[in-house]
Amino acid sequence: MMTMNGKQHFSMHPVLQEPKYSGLHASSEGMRRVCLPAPQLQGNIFGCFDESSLARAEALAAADIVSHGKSHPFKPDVTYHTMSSVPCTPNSSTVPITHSTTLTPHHHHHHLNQSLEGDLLDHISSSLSVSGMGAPDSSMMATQAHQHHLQTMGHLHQAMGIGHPHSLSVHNGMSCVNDVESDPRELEAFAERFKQRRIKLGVTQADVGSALANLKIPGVGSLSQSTICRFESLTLSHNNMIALKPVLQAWLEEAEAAYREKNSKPDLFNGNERKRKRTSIAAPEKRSLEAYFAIQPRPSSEKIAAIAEKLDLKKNVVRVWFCNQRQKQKRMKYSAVH
DNA sequence: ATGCATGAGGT
DNA sequence: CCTCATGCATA
Repeated sequence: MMTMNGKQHFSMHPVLQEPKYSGLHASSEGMRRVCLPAPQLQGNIFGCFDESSLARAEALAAADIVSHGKSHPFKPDVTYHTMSSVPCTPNSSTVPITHSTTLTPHHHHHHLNQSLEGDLLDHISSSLSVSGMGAPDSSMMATQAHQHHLQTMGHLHQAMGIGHPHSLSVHNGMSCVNDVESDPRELEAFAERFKQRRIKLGVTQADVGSALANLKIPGVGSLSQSTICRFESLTLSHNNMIALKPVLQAWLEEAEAAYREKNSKPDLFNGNERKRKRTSIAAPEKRSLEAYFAIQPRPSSEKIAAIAEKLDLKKNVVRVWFCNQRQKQKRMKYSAVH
C-alpha cells in the first residue's frame, strides 16, 4: 500500500551540496537566457498604463475567444481521471499518437466578474477594438528591465543535492567553481551523445532514471523519465543540466561497461492509489493567461485571484501556471550562443 | 514530449 | 509566495 512502488520526489536530499555557483551564476544565467521567446514587457506599476496593458491583453484574449467560438465555455477545471486505461507500455513510444480524446464536457459559465480594482479585467469585451495582435508589443516593451528580477539567482543552490560532498576541490575564497567545464555547448553535445548511446544500449529514458539509483552515488537516487527526457532535450535549467551531467555520464559509462543487464524494472504494481489528476486549462483560458503573463509575469496575489476569477479557474491553478511559465522561460535550450 | 503539480529551501 | 528540481499523467 502507499506509495512505495517507486520513488517519490525525495530521491536526493537537499542540503548537502557545495557552494558551487558563488560568483558566476550571473554569467551562467546570463548565457542561458540570452534570447528568450518571451516578450518581456515592462508592465510594472499597476495603475499607470498597466491597466491599458491588461485591457489590451484581455482584448487579445477575448478576441481570440470570440474568433474561436464565442460560446465555448469550457470547464477549465476538468481533470481527467484514468485508472485503468493506461497501456502498460511506457517509454520508447515516440509515436505521435493522434489523440482524439473527447473534450471536456463543457458546461457553461464564464461569468464576468469585474470586481478588481475597478479596471483590471473588465474591459475584455469592451476594448475589443484593439486589433493589434500582429506585433506584440515592441511598442510598449521598450526596456524590459529594472523592476524586480534579480532575486532569481540569489540563492540558487537549494534543492539539488547531487553535489558530491567531497569531490569538489574547494577552490580559494572566491568561486571558480569546478563544474564550470560545462559550457552550454559542451552540455548540448553531451546531451546528444548521451541520447544516442542510450538508445544504442536499448535503454529507455525511464530505464536510465531508475538505474541511476543503482549507481549508489551519494545523494543521487532515481529520476523519472521526464527528467531524463528533459536532460536530453536540454529543457532543464542550466544549473540542473550541469548538476545532472556527471551523474548521467557515470551511468552511461557503467551501462556501457556492463552492457548487458538493463532489465531491472520493478515498477508498477498498482492497485488503487489516488492518481494525481492533471488539470487541463482550456485554450481560451490559456491564451488569456499568456496575455497577462506578457504584461506581468509576476502578478500579485490579488491579481492572480482576479485573473482566476475571471477565467473561472482555481486561484492555485493560476498561481502554479505563472510559476511554471516563469520556469519555462528560464530553461536552457539553445541559448543563441553558438 | 510536455502540462500542471508538489515540496524543499529561501525571502 | 517565490524559485527550482522533479515527477505523474497525458497528449
